Amino acid sequence: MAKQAASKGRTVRGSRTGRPIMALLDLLGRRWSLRILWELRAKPLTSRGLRTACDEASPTVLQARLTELREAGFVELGETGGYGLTALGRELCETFMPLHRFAERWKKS
Amino acid sequence: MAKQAASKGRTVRGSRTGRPIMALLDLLGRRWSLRILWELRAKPLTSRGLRTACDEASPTVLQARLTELREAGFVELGETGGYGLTALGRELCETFMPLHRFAERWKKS
DNA sequence: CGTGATGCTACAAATAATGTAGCATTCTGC
DNA sequence: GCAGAATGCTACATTATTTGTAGCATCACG
Repeated sequence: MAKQAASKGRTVRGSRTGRPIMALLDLLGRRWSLRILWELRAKPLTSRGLRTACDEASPTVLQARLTELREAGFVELGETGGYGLTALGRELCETFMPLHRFAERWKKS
Repeated sequence: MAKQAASKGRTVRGSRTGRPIMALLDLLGRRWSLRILWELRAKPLTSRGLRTACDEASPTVLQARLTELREAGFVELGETGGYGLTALGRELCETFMPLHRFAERWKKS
């Protein structure tokens, strides 16, 4: 695809439009992205803990997503071991926290 | 993968946990799902209009996502032609509408 | 009828994800 | 210090998903 992000990783689809919402939607629309943020919402998790929380998703994707999310500034690898949300990440997480309530209502149909 | 949804399409990863939020996160975490909902937020679009709006995404995925989103009850194909959000879909869309504002803040970093 | 738009499908090629195994590097407790 | 366990992370073959392009059948309009 030969696309390079401004910094380094791979580009986020839609980012070329210059509309940040597109970049964000694409980043979050990748497999496990939302799930990872969700699982980290309460407390940091080690890479292995996260893997367990994510239904044993393969470490390959998890690592890839983690890298992307770190580059985006939503996740960080703390000194004390384990991945955690940054302030920005926590903000993002709260943004779609209402999804939980929605999901509950949704299943009843 | 040999997974079948209760009704027909393919299962949503995480749905086996019985936690609806997982099913929702997986569904929305598929490529173009979030984008489709986003593009339909204002008004219904024809399949081709949607394709244009989605940066010429391939009709194959678009069609697949559209089917999934329809089965989930978020999107419907109106009589008058064109795909639109259902009441539920509109609700969902508003749920992550704050993402827009967040994205704007996000890019400034 | 012809033109154009619609929803949708086929299918090969390209990409991404899965599942296992395993590496190098810290942390432990002894 | 050092065996043992846990950490972050990578390799790689298999499988699944996405892309890109072409094209079908149907319907509305003129």
